Amino acid sequence: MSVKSLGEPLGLQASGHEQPQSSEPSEGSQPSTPLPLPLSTLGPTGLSIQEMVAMSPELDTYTITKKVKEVLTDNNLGQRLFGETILGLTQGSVSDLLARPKPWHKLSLKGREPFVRMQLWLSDPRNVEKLMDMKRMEKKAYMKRRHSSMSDTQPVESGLVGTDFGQSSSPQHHPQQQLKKPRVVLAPEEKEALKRAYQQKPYPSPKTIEELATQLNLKTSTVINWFHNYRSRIRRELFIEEIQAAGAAASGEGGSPSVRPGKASEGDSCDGTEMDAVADDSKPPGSTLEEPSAAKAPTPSHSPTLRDPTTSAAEGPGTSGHQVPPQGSSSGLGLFGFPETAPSASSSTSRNPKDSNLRKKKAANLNNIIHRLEKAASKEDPSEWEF
DNA sequence: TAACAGTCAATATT
DNA sequence: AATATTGACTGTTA
Repeated sequence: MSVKSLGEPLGLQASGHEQPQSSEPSEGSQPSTPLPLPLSTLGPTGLSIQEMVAMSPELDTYTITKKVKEVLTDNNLGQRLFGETILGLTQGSVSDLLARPKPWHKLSLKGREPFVRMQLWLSDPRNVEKLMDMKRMEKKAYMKRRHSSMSDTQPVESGLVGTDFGQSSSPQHHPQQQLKKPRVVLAPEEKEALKRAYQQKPYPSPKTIEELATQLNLKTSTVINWFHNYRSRIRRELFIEEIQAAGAAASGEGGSPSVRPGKASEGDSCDGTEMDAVADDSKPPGSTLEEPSAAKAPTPSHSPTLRDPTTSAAEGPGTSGHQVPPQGSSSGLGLFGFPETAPSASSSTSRNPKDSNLRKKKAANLNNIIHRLEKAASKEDPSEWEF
């Protein structure tokens, strides 16, 4: 009952915004590559991607990314090329997307776009060929450039070469103002401190933020950003855990261990992992939570019977519940007919089942949940309680 | 207005 | 070289 069947008139906005992002700084390279393009891909049905996204049935983002990774490695295609060419995203973004895709129902329309593109790409094996061709062409162009600039003119900048020792990381002190942002890098201890603060209060008040910034000697905005990013990334970790759990549960234990999504947690992926303290019963000398002043922070004493929100609806992705192609209009390719393949146990080195830190993350998130509950509590309509 | 969702892009790792 | 991580930025959303 969630999705309305398609066939609707779709009120589309013919906004041709593509690339709202970066205000195109200074481009200038690649004379022969009209790449930035997201266009070109008008589905077989002649629909724009946005339209397709709008009518797309639920897709299994986990399965799609898994398949994409498989295809890429099998054909020696890098994610950079794939991302830039097929998805119109940068390498880092693609890496992130492939490693920890959010479940379909948690994605916004915009967020679903890359997945629809992936699905589309996978739907036609010829696409792989095309990408391989591109790879070759790129290499060729690269070689060519090297040659011409090596034996011939040596135009490009490089005032000081050879004379430099080591590597000349030529930051250049050009006349231009140093608008080069230094790129803040938080020290491990700073991260620790922030994580600790997060555990106390996932949503620090401006005042608290101010304090933290001062104490750590960071810009206020850095602290704010850190919290936003941390919350958001932790949330994502939880999503993938849900997926994994669902998959594991669905596949039952007897059969195939199969899916072992990459290496889930381990040391720590993005965050929630530093807080080790777990465990073993022996209580460590210090307290588990060491926090100077627990003074204020009345702490939301009232914590209604919290339940693990992990019990989310959604269906089991694992169990074959695939969506069916919406319309029979099979013009061209089976649009959304899943190319899904059997759980071919691809390599995947099933790492040790060290998911103990799953607990930790969840625990770390309790505060977050409490916060949301409190927020929800102020709402009359329970149906608004979204998690 | 704060929080979020998506990304970018500079660094870090592998 | 290819990938992974992550602070910051832009556009939405409630």
